[in-house]
Amino acid sequence: MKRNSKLSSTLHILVHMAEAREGIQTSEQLASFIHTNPVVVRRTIAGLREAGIVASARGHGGGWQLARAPETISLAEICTALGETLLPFSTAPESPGCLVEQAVIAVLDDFRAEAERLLLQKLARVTLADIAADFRRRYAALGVTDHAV
Amino acid sequence: MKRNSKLSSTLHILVHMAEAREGIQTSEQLASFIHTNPVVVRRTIAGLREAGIVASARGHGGGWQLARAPETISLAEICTALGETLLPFSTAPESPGCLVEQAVIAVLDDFRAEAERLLLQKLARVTLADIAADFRRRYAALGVTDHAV
DNA sequence: GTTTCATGTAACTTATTTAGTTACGAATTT
DNA sequence: AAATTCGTAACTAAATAAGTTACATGAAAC
Repeated sequence: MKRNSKLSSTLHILVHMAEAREGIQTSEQLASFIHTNPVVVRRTIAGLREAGIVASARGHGGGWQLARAPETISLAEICTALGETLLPFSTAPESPGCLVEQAVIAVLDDFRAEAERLLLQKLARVTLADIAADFRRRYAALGVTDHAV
Repeated sequence: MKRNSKLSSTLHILVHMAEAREGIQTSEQLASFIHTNPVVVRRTIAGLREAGIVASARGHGGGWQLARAPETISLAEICTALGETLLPFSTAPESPGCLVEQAVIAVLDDFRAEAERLLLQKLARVTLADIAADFRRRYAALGVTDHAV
């Protein structure tokens, strides 16, 4: 898993979970989808469990599955549960007392608040089911192509 | 300059430039505002020069200044000139051939395109002059407070 | 025209961050 | 009881970005 691909990797895993026939998959199976190891997966999606997006079970036969229907899981919820902002630009003071810096921070903090609201609003309109449907379209298209050739 | 503070540090410098009486300031002076060194400053704002936001002059008496009135310099332009996206989440393929990944990338790329448009639209409405005006308000307020106390 | 000063930029070093790994306890099924 | 899987802490390794050094280029001062 590369540097800024936490979101895309998580979605990758979640769509595989949405499409999984078996239902439960181990963190090792999930890890193989994104070419990493099980601990990284468990750590990455721990927040999704706390948010009630996925459910995990320990012990023999344990593993992970979606906690609800993919139609009810929006990307906004996933982003929030991952605990990583989409807009990582910093506004931490580095020159306490500098009024110029304070003015800069004020405008950027305002921007961030409004921007995050807008972005989450957009992401709230896309669900895991939407991505899964697109996957199926691609799969079907590929199948047809194969038959045609 | 900390990890994700390229934007805030650059704005910090630019507002100082907008407020500078002398006009020209050396990269060493600019660097002192953000507690770093001149090479980092020159490297960071090189893109702003190419974009015609600031102008630099070499040699004795050389240095940096705004290339235009701060009223005409929007944060959108600055962000673009910095050459760093506000939304650094990755959508690079890591499992070529995986249709699930392709569906994920498609939705995220669409989102990014629309989101960046929205964000730049918001930032286009804020200029360096706006931040400078806020700085002056803060400065005046502090002055009054000091007198009052 | 030589000295001084400042930028422009490449190459290298250091620091920071994050992914990856190891290890092991807790929980659950067979 | 044995096997399996998660949960998590602690550590290691790799990647990234800032910081630094070095020096060529260009411009003003003398």
